[in-house]
Amino acid sequence: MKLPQFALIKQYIQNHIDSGAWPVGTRTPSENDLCGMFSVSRMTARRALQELADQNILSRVPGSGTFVADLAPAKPSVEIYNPVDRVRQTDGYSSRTLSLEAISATPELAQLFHIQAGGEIFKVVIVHLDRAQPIQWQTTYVNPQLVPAFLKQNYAKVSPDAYLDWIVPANSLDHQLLAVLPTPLQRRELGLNAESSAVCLQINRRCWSKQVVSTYSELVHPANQFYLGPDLA
Amino acid sequence: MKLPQFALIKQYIQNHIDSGAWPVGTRTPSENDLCGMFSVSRMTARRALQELADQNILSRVPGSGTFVADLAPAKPSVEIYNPVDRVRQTDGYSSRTLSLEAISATPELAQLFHIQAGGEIFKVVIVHLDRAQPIQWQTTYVNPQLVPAFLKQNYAKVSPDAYLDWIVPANSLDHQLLAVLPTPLQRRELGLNAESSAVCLQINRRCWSKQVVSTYSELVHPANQFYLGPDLA
DNA sequence: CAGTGGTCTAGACCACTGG
DNA sequence: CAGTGGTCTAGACCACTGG
Repeated sequence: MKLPQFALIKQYIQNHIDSGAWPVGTRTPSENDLCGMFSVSRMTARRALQELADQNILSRVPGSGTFVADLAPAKPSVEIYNPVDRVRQTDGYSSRTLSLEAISATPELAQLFHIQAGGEIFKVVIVHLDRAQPIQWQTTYVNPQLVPAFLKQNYAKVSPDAYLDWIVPANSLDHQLLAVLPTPLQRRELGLNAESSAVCLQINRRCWSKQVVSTYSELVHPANQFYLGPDLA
Repeated sequence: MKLPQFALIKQYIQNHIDSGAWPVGTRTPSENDLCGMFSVSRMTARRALQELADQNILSRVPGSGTFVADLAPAKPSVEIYNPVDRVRQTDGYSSRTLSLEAISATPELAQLFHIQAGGEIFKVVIVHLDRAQPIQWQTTYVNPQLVPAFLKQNYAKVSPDAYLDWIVPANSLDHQLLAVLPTPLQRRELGLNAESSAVCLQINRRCWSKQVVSTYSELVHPANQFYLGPDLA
């Protein structure tokens, strides 16, 4: 595995940064310096510096030089995985649709979907189960302008989620997380009795298609079965 | 604002993709095609294609061609902001350190910090307040190998968090989120009476310095004051 | 002013694809 | 086989920096 020359130069620079020899703010050899050091044309030396700059490892200042950049502060973010997605393809998975209907938009939902307050929107409530054990309560509101035929589908073979993902694939997602106490109905449907796991973790999720909100969902999970992020054990 | 030629070519390609003229999988003009179309050298045409490929908008196959790539599925992730960071610099901020001590490592913590079970580790418990209102309960365990002098600092002027950030800046973070019921002590310190907001959102956070866990924190927030991600209102 | 990075040219050789 | 993208060269002109 012979590395191309620009990769060798990148390695050379990266090594000096990692070892601490070039602390933050240090000026690196210039493009011309590297040309000499590695007997390479300027375009090749440049590529090494530029790619490291693209990764925010170096910072380039025209007329001045190339410098070791501040290490980006670690981004405090977690991937949110939907626990339903993990079991959806397994044998143990099942779901129960509690309701599927048109409702009158609350002012909040009307604003979210950019429709008139009181206008008709679609709502579906589903409980997802893994081996007969409820794992998620899902309430989803659907933008009728983007998915006008939502209520008319036959969901025997294709789930509402799959249909929505087909009609309005999300190109961006918003999440909000909160801890909640489940409603009595949610308690019953999620199989939560009084003494155990009275507390739930709720994700509010907006799906965007182009610049418009296509669906808004509230996903409620028994807290004892759910966490986000990597397994810390 | 005169755009350089490679940027014009990028625009040309991007426009064809955005307009739908080149759906996913379409083969774009080759580097040589673009040379002719824009009267430009191959290195310039190449740069346009390469930068779009770096953004995962195009996908390049040596020997075959350049193709419009699948749009990346939206990443389900949220940024986690620490609500304490928002108020820390304000006048209303205050904090109370409930304890600061060395403890004997539980097996879990020993494993996390790669030390012997029963070995000494450091622990600090802090309640953060905004205008006298408790907003977060923080329990932090500190790796004694990385921060041996943790207990010997004078925290009158510099907070433990600031000290840790100085000694072991995190280059990566892990988060786990869960909904919990606060302990009686937490309830009292967070000012939660029986009827209101009995449920809390807890973030477990591992901070890594190099390849080692420097601190492990459990951050407990009254759920009615806390959410993650953008304001969905 | 010499030096820097940003853009660009007109060539070259290579391994690989796919008809 | 012609065509593709990957790497590379040895030049060039430019705007800008900073002593």
